[in-house]
Amino acid sequence: MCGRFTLTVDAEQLALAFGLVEIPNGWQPRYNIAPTQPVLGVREVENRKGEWMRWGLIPSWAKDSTIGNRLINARAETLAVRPTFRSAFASRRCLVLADGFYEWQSTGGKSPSQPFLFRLKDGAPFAFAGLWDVWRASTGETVLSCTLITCPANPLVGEIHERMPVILDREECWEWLEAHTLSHLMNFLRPYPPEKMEVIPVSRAVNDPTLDAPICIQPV
DNA sequence: CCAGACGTTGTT
DNA sequence: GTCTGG
DNA sequence: CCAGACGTTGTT
DNA sequence: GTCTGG
Repeated sequence: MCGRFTLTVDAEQLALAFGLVEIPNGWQPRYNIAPTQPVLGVREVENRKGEWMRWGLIPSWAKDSTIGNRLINARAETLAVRPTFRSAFASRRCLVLADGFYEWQSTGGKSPSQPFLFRLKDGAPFAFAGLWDVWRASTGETVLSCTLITCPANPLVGEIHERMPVILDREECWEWLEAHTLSHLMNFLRPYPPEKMEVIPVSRAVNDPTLDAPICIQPV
């Protein structure tokens, strides 16, 4: 799955890499992005505008927002049939920008889990395939939120964990937003080529979801 | 029909 | 053990 | 994902 | 909103 990730590049690099015309206010490099926090998403090919989204999908029908704390991932295999994701898959897809993600290797329950950082070998930023929705609170406040799609792990990630997030590289990511047929969309939902990725065991500092600092990506 | 759920992960 | 919050 | 909380009452 | 279970 994917329960933590990074976006460490600076705003100019990011805008250049994806051809973004706008990066929202408050952007800063992130070393430990955790569920419920704001992530940088893009919803439309036409304007290529980065937007803040809360990580953890809150469907429009939700009575309260706490369901979003659990819907941080959506399984690629069942997206098209689950009532919670079906309409978002058809019409509310997004990119979530990143340049790395963490997976934990279970240590059998005793000591804290060992985290591993996965990145592209060239260090380039990439996009996760995501879904978004807008939820309206009884107060009238609206929340734009998103979830990350997961698929079976490739052999590299599989050493650590059974599943991984769907990664779209910069060349293909816009097609994810534009595609219309189900079969075309499903083509994107496969494990990323392991030969383009690297894995680095990192400090357990990243285990603390409130710690967001370069030590999180420090090799050990 | 209405009422109630709607999700993933890991672990056992 | 299980749920919530980040 | 991991870390940390997990409860009620009355009183200030 | 949409699906499932009774």
